[in-house]
Amino acid sequence: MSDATELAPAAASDGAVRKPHLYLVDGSAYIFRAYHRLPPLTNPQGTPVGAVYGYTTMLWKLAQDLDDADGPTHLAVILDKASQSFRHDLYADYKANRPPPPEDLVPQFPLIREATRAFSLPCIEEDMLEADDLIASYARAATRRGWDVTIVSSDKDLMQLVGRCADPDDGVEGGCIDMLDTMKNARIEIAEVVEKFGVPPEKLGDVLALMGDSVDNVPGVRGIGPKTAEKLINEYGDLESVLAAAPEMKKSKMRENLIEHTEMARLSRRLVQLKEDCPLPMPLDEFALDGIPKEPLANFLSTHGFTSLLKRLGAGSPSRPTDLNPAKPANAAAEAASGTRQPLPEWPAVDLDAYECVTTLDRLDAWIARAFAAHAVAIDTETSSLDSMQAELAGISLALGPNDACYIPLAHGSDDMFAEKPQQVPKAEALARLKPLLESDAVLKIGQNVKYDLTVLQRCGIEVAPVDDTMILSFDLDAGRGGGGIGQAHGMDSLSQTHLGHTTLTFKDICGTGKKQILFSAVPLDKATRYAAEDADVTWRLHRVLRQRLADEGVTRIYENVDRPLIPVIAMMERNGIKVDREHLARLSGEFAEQIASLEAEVHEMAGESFAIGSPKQLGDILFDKMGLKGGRKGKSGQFSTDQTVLEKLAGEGVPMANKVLEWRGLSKLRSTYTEALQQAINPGTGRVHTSYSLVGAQTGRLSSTDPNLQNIPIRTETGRQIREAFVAEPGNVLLAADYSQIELRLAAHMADVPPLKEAFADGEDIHARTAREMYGEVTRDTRAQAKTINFAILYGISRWGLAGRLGTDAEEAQAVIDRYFERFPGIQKYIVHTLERVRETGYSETLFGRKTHFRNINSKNPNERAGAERAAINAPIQGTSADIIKRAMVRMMPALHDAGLGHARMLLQVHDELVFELPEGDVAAASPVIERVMADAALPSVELSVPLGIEIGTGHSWGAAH
DNA sequence: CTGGTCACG
DNA sequence: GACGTACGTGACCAGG
Repeated sequence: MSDATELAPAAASDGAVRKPHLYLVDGSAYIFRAYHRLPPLTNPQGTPVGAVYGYTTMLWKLAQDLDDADGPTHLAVILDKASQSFRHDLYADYKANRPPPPEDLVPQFPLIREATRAFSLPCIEEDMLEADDLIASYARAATRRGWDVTIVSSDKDLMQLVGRCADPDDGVEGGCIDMLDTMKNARIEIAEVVEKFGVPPEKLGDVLALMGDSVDNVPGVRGIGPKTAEKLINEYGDLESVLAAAPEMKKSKMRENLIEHTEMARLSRRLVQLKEDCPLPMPLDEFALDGIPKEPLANFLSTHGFTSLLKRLGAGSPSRPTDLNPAKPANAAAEAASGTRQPLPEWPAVDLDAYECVTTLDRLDAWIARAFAAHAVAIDTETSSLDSMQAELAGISLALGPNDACYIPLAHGSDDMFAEKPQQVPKAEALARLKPLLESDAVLKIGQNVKYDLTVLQRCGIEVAPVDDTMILSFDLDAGRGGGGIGQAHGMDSLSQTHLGHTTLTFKDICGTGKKQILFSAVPLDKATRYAAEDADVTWRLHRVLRQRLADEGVTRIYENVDRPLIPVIAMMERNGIKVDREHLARLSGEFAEQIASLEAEVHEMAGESFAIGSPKQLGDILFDKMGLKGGRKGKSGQFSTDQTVLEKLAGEGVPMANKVLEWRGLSKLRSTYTEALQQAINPGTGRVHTSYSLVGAQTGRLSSTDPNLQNIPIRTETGRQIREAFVAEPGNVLLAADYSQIELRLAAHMADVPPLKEAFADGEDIHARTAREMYGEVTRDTRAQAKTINFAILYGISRWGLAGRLGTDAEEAQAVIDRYFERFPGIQKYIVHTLERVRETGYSETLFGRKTHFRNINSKNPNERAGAERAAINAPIQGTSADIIKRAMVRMMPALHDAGLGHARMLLQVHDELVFELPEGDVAAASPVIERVMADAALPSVELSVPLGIEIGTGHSWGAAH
């Protein structure tokens, strides 16, 4: 058994022999369901494997249950083999109107057997017998022996068997039969059958005979459906009694039908009767489970590109959850599609005339039906604003393939009451029809920055899921590689250019810019269609290109486990927003304005003239030319620098004006950026401030926040802190702020393996004091401050000049400090050297969770560029790992709070190492430990850190008070 | 549209 | 040997 996993044999861990429990898997029925519920996937050879993937994860799940008390001791898969069975002899039209299986399902049938063999499980199929009959016969045989049986299926015919025990005549205590629906993870027992059909399992056959079954073409009695059948059987006892009583019933259509179709009912009864005495092709005992050998399974998983299952297999027992989101159907797309290595198909060039403008409900329905069939659709919403919390929907575009795209205008022409409104599908009706598509688990929705569309559509009552995002795919693959490295690197226009060689229409081309800019809803439909449908088309193509690279480049882990599940979480936080006290801000603004005015007057008087203090140019001229002060430094623009350090130096030399200017600057900054701008940012609809987070804003994987930026609200000075008081909770609620304490230093201690630092964190010591003790032998105010500076210097990629500047010494002395640090903590130096080697070699750095950041200048000939890239490369794994950890915490947070019965808590903000919540005052005590646990354990189970993650929690009516 | 400055982690 | 004198962001203002 050296080759086998520890999957349990038929003995419980305490050594007692368990009562045998046979699982019979209805394989054929399963793949049909899997096919319709999962997105279309292909393996590396280009064979469709979506249903096979679903089937494989189902077997995997069953294997995980081996140790459970009611898990399998014996297991077999039963398949339909023959197209003919004895039922066709009874009724020639049996299953006659069943359509042929979909084209891309056919090649998957043989793979089901392959998958079953890969798990080393027996697979049973017989000519002239349907899977149902084999299952019934095996179930019967097993219960006779006193075994319990679970039928893995949700087929209603099989529900006739539920609960049935062996004949007491056999002299054995019979076993029981239940069913398991693995997709819904639901057990079906007698109560569930009664709930569904209104009769116990032994009468189900009679009900099924009356109602018939359109799928199998069992005729039943015309006009009788499940409800009538249930009523009749419950009233008369069984089918024959119903038929016998028919002539006595009061005159009705039903009575006539019963009389006319009596024979059809009897025939149907025989068709739905399960054959329980089939010869058993393989004896029951051979179904015994004896561990699942790894090797054939691994071969199978790798052949078909099921990489995450493969990894879990490699990690040991498949019965242990290894990470977030284990095997969700939505992630199957990632799984198999990413394993695809086939060359991209030759696509036709983008053809703007190929797109359809959808203006009728019939055409809309046709597109929706095709999207369901395709299991994946690129979507794009057109609106009136970049602010997704205020945007009004103008239309939606869909794409199903290259040049196979449409635009559905919904509100064009509505802004101009004099213009003639073009014909459009009524908005409410169109949204009602799109809703099932956009919310269907079985259809992947692809977007470029799909978080935006999520919010716009959520405000229309549609919860879009599951989603994939080409912008985030691009970021996870190529962070740091992008052209100029500016924000647009992962924008659609540049992605289209790089990956498709296609120049897209820009929004400016369509709507103009500046004062002449018009709303998208004012654009004529033909023009709007070309632009909007092109976006969806390009998004669809980009998805193909980027998805394909994911597994090859080892980026699946960070995308699937961290960034992708974060999309709906961030969308929710943005929608939540945070309440801001406008009066508080207005009052501060007024106070600041007065002080600014008086400072301005003083400065002008000192200068002897009136000038713009906010102009560095004018200020520089006044200070250094007119007043002739020394210490002026000129930058490359030839201008005097007037930044804080310069002014502080002047102030120290006794220039009173410098202090006044500094004060003026501080207050102006606070007033313009915060007290004034924040009032403007309050959403009139919600009365709250809704920032917008970018998941691709920072090369390291951090989030960034804009419109407004809520990640740089003042806290360091007392005046600034007053602004935080304006962020408040609703009445009866409080804000709760939870911070990771020193997370980057902790990560550095772990990643560079520095025992004394790890020890200090484990013991809850003051980390800077410990550093001082290690370096200087004693802890004084001075040495601690120096240690703190150098600790941060390490995180930022150290240079002797930089450190010298901070310590106020020269470079030589700074170098000595660095040397001392490396001597005491050799792990740090090794980490830096090793990290740089790797980055020079590969071009990118990696976080503990596999996030890559590329450094184009790491081998640059320009020493400044190179040194800059090196510092960034040392910092990125640490800053990035910290970002990964808090993102993982965010993904898990709401489910954890919900499970703890804290559904009223809302997550509002993220500030890199801090999460801000709003919750009822009474929930604080219960929520705090949940939040702390989720944050502290966020690295697990992917990464086991050798330092604890410390969390600090504060609460208060305002954000300021919560710190 | 760019550079300088300064708010945050 | 000297340097743009630390990493990552975003907003505002002045000036061209």
